Amino acid sequence: MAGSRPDRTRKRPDTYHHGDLRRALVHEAAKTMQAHGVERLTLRAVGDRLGVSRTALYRHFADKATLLAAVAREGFISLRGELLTAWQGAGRGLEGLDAMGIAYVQFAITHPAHYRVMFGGFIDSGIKDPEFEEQASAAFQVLVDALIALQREGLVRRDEPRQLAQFVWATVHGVAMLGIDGQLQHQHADARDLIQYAVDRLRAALAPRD
Amino acid sequence: MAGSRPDRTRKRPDTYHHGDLRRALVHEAAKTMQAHGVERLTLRAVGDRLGVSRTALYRHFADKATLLAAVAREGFISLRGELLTAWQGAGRGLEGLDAMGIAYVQFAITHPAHYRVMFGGFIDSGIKDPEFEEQASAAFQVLVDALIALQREGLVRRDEPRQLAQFVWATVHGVAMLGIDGQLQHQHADARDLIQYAVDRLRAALAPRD
DNA sequence: ACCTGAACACCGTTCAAGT
DNA sequence: ACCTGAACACCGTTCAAGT
Repeated sequence: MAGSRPDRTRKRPDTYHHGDLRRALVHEAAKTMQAHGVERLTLRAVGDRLGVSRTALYRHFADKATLLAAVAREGFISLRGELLTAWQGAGRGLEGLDAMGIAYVQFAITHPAHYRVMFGGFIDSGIKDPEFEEQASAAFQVLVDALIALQREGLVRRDEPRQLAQFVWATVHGVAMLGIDGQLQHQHADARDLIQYAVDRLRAALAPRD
Repeated sequence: MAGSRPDRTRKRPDTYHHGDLRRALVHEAAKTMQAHGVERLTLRAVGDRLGVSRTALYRHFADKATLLAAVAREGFISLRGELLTAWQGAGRGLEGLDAMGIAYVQFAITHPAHYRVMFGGFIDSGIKDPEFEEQASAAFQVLVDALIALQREGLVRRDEPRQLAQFVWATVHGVAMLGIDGQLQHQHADARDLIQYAVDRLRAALAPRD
């Protein structure tokens, strides 16, 4: 074995912890969750996978719940990005709102485990870290801003924007959750079909008072 | 303390298992869940509480997931009852639909742990028993029937009833979930306020084509 | 400061054995 | 048929000890 380089590509990377072990932990946890579900995620396996002690993560996270909160936080950052892309990619307007709804559900059914950690009550509400809360409301704010813009153009009724946004959010969140739960299968209709119909109904629900 | 009757109120009821241990297990599991959350539910504690061996329940349930499925099934039966009561109590019609939405969210925020077991993906979709599925769709059917009745009266647009019902369900389910998750608190608005607004918007969404 | 290794308390589940 | 008690494999977390 020629040690030509200070070899970084060994089987057991015992120098993974050069500062961003924290980031590596979050990434690895998200990956195994995505592959096998949240309930099958064990801290020991995460440590092993990273070639690190099983207890190493306690230098970076208070406990498992805190690690999950960090994973959820990453999820909200991704979700926010998808929403913004959809909104802008569709040229804003009512089509932009439709696109956001579809992108939202698409995100959820593409990353069901991740999505469940974000909303499944794993975080123990009330004690969830501020950085979690911050990213969650940043994602929500994208929707609020979009609705305000639509109100200015006279395309959406002028109710209190946050309440309006919560209503829309609840609808797409409901479609996403039911889809993840496999509760929409019986009629060869899935979440993708339902969100298509739902954005249509939402238009009627949000139409300005005549 | 006069033992006038064949005392059924002893500290350690060692004859709990006279045939309906299964029912007792489901009831006890639901109770501790309700009190301390799903994640704090242990089979050992349930057995102890019932004065029975920790492994006694394996005579009645394949594993913990199956017990939880039975608990969820009971939840759907209760939910169905609440929905029917609300619908009929409000004299059917659009007011009946509003009442159902409000009763739905009321059920969820009153029994958050129970509700989460019903929808939180604990049941491992695909392998969930038929009796679970049966009661879930029985509850859903109440909504479908109501919407069909409203369509007949010309009060609701004549879209495919199941799709219409799924849309309504997604909305109230979303409100319920966000409420349970504590995601609606920031603006001193809670799930009860939101569902009030939501049923209003739903009326617009469901209005017949003019 | 950061990580390790052994230990602790706890869990779901299995299984031979009792009645 | 139904239940028990001991045992197994596994988990999150703690803590003294190493560098």
